[in-house]
Amino acid sequence: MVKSTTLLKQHSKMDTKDLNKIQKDREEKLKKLRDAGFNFPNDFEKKDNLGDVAEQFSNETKIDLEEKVVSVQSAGRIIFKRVMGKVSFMTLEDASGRLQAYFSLDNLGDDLAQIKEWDLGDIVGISGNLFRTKTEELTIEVKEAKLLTKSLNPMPEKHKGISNIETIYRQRYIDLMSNQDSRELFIKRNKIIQSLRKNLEEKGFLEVETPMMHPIPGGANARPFETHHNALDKKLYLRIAPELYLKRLLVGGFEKVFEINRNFRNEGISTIHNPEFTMLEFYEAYGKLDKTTAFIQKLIQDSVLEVNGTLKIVYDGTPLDLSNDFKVISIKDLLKEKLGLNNLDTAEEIFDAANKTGMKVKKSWGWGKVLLELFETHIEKDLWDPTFVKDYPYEVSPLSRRKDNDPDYTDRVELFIGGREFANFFCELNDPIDQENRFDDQLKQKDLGDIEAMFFDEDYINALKHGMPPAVGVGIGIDRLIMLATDSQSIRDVVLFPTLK
RNA sequence: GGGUCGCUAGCUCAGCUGGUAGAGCACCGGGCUUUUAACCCGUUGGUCAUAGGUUCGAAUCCUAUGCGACCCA
Repeated sequence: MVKSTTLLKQHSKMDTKDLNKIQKDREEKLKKLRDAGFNFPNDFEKKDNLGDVAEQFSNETKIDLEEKVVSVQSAGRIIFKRVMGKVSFMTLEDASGRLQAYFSLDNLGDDLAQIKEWDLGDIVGISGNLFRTKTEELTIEVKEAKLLTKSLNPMPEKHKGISNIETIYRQRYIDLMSNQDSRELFIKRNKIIQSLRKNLEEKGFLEVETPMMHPIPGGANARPFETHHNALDKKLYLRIAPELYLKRLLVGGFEKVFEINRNFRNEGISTIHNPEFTMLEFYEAYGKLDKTTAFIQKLIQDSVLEVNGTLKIVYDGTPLDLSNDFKVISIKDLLKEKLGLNNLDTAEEIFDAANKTGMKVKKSWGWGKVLLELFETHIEKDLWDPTFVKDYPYEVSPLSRRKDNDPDYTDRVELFIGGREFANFFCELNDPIDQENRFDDQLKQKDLGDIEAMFFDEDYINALKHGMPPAVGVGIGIDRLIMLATDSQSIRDVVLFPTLK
């Protein structure tokens, strides 16, 4: 367990009384090294990557290497040591992989004594020629070696690495240096984001960055974090969504924009909620819902393919097939089917359904909110196979355009996979008068105690009054997509430094 | 907010119904010129998360607190 008090002491001051024996020994060692001139040198030139060398010469035989004389100059962290009397082997690791190094009295003379004092965790620079050992392992026969960084803290267990979940999250550097799986996961995370970006750019979307600090938080129903600008003496909010700014860009004349960035929501922490999380939002003027649906399917499929090589994956022990076209069904049809109802059209019928299921209905809820609650209670967690759920009530979709043939509902769709929401998208409301009314409704909800209700954003209305083209807008939660693609059960596993208590 | 489980050496973990706190790795000393979970010999390392309580005696039982994990609302 991490003792936070101990950590604080270590961080604030090197009080040797608080260090364990290993740490004391290493500090002692460092003192002696300093006396001998060691100063954390930064003049070593790393020419080769360990893993790249291992890869490049993986097929070269012992004889090949003897004939060629391949010289290598590289650096990395010592992760295994096998020290003998007049010869030593160490396994070094860098970002690209691992390579064994061989140190001998014959090659290094008096220096060998110092080299044998190196510790697991030290970062060292080496140069020499490649060869294969008796057991055929590719190895550098070191001719020159130099300690670059002295490690003062002990490494975790050599092979099991670190498994204390709290240390993994709080001190991710320990997790990363000792658990290869963890490093690979974050490389996969990057690959997924690259895949999304590539798909968007190929379609002509422009990547933009909009404010993270908002005078008026908007674009979602969520509680914001508050902060304060000293010089302006002004309250600011960390954004809960970039939506209203991205749509201002559509007003400005950009027709296809996207942003991949953090949102901040002041809510509880769980396996699927981190207070700051990464969201992709993109907006396409003149976009059509059905085409967007197909594009989202491609974005998800390409992401999963990128790191798994297949669309038939397993999530949390259960098979999940993403290779077919995702199902599309309306929220009302899902509920009628699940609750065994023939009609779910009037407000009365919806309230009746809620009463029958024993749902606690709050006074302030309209039929739309009740319908959504019914969906979240009875349907959402069972939507294992990818499913686009369409036609959300306008009451719970204050930024969506109403359906032409049914103005109580909107052209809004959410994608569910594995019982979780993955995407939320809709035809954007570009009628400034209707938007004003929706904001007014949100203010009424706020007055009734809905702490997640939206603020009225006058400048956004002003922007809409200049004319926003018809458009489709999409939000995709990146962390959850990465969880899906990497079979991670907690969002904390896919965020480098998750928020902890 | 409620419930369940966990917290033992730097790391990974044993420690059963209460009876002197253990192993492997790491560390320290010694040996070893092709090892590779290197090996062999010998050491060192603990406020058993914290604070109370029960008891002749508590890592173990009880209570509270802290931190974490999971489930539920």
